[in-house]
Amino acid sequence: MSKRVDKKEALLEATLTLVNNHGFHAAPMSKIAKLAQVSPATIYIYFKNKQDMMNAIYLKVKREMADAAFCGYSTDLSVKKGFELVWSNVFEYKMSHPRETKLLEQCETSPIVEADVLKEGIGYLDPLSKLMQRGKEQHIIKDVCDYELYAYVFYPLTFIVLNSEREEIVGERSKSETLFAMAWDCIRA
Amino acid sequence: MSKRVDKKEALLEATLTLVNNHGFHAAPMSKIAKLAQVSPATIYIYFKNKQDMMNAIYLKVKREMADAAFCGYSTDLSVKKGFELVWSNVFEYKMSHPRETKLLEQCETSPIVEADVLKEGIGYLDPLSKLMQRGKEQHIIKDVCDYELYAYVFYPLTFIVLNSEREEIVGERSKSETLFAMAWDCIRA
Amino acid sequence: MSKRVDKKEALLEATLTLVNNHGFHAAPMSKIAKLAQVSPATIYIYFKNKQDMMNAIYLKVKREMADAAFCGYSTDLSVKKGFELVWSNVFEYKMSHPRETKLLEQCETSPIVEADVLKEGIGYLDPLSKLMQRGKEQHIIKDVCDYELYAYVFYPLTFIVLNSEREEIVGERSKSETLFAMAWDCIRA
Amino acid sequence: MSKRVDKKEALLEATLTLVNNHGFHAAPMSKIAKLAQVSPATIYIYFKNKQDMMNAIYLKVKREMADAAFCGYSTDLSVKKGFELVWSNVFEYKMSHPRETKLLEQCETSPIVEADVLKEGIGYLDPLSKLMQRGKEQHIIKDVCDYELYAYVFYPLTFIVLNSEREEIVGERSKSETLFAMAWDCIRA
DNA sequence: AATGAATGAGACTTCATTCAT
DNA sequence: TATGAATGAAGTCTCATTCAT
Repeated sequence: MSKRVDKKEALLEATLTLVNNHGFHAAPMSKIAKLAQVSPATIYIYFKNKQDMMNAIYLKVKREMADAAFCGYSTDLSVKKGFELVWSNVFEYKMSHPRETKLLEQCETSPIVEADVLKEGIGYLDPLSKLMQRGKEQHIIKDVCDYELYAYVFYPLTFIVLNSEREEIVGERSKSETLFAMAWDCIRA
Repeated sequence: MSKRVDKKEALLEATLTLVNNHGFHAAPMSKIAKLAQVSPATIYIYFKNKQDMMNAIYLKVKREMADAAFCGYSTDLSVKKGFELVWSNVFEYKMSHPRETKLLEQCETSPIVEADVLKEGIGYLDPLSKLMQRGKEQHIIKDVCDYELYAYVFYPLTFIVLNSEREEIVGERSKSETLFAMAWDCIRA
Repeated sequence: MSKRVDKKEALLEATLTLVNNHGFHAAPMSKIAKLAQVSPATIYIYFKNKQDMMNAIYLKVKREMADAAFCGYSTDLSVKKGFELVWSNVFEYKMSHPRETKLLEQCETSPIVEADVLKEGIGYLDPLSKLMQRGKEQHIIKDVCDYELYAYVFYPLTFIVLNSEREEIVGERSKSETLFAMAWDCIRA
Repeated sequence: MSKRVDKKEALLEATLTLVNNHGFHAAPMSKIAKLAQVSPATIYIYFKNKQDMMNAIYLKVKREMADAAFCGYSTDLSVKKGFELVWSNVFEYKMSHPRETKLLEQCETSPIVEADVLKEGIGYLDPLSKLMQRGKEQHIIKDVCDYELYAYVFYPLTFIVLNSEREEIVGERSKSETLFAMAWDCIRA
């Protein structure tokens, strides 16, 4: 019983590592199995096939990220405070989980996971949608559609995290507060 | 010689289509060849191997995008006008070239092309670096490092283009001016 | 002990079903176990391996068929009456047991069970051999070797049963009496 | 061009041999390739997959058998002469082609080839259907449906050929004339 | 330059079987 | 006896690449 969890966990962990190191192509089942220290056949006890496994890992990571994002969040917070909290949470999460960040980005960029799974994952961010809605109704933030707001507030984080890992980058990374200020300047009404 | 161009072009075109439809990991040489109406063997006359071909395609598309970006640009323009021009050019290009946009994004997200090739591609945006530099010196834009500025000004475009293609999106896309205004609000000092 | 019989029975039943639906080569141990509602490991308590199980199943079915064939049979019967009885019994059995019929045919056609097991199974029809012998000695039936007689008298039944299951067959199946008359016409001296 | 025929032929030949020696299961693509002296990958140049290959080999053999069966046949022949000719042809063919005979039997017994392919193969025997029809109309043979006639006239041949190969058989095989006489006695009106 | 045919290596997946409980 | 979990070996098929023409 506990074993079940262990192996599944090990497999997801191994996949995360491999996909990050060399991309989704170049993460064959055999290597995943080896890294997780199980037989290739064992994978198929826990997952129907590779697609199913990728779906599972995407949802797991997305859920983890969403949970982190809304940690301490309440609808009682003002719109700005709400944004600030969620944004900071996401920033923290992404900075401390570059592998997860990269995986999510890859999954959302190329057709690794299935469309409805992607949709389900996006659903995890529902409180954020509601927050945006509230902000628009109260005329605190600009009245542009959700994914445009997301594009300017959260999507840049991905780029920043992904690039701050590279060595050749010139210039020092700004403080979290500065980066949020930019995001907020962008969307406030 | 003109033939040579034709086939290379056809191969690029085919790759672009396939990578977009089902991702890099579903774009085997055989399919690329078939779609380009050449023999698989012919590819190896023009490219050393698949890696080499992907490198070439990435650079070609990146160059095309960069050329579009700086169309009409001159260092005589004010910082804001400069940003506005380049931003609009990029916006136009990405909107009208979703396949190219997606390919670039995939290449920059997962290790499809080699690191130094990626660097070379980024070099094509050198005038933009210089523009940012000028903006920072003149205290017109915020003094944050280049890739953070890029993250907030240009990277959101990718997200917007990629998502505006999806059907299930709720809400109407904002006008180009609005979107640029957001970007500018974000980085101006 | 009664449990033991139950599981063996269930396994036999499951195998019969699977082999019939999609052929021997699509009846893996895992599916057999699932259909019989036992663990794959349990199979190996009752049988040494798959080969052993197939041997056992073949013999069991063959025995069942032979028992049915000689139900009511006695050496006191005249040759013709004897043939008629056995033939009718076989006809009844095969018509009412298409799965068993198909399994036997498959086992005897392709090397699913081992040669000596096959031989043992054929031995179950020994009373029939003796009947043929008697018929030949009394010059009631033709003096051709046993398996040729079998080929004309009983083997056609298999074909008829197997094909009468198909939908696209044109024409109505003849009555049992007609079919036996044909068989008898064929072998009588 | 001639190569193409050679390899395809070699593959069909190899499959025939392997399926006969150890059954359809136990004829993996790797062994087939090895016996045909080609790479496993080469198989997929000529056939879509294993199923497709089995379909092809079945139809090829069936066609060959049918061609042999109707060699010298004409609708001008009397019903009995017609039957005699076709029967003898089939007898000759099956006796001299035990591998082909066994393969056809296996294909028609277990779901190795697809239903419509099976149907197509049976269609090759169309002249025989017509001959049966003629025989029934002229009241020369019994008025039973086609597949029952086939079961008594031709199907026994398969059994005889398959068993005459076995060593342990007791008794000498009858002459062709005797065997046909049995078949004819069986179906004549 | 151009190709259709060919291929070894390796991808995903399933199999018969065994292990720990 | 009975099992769910686990597995090495082997299955089918695809891939990037090369060969002969």
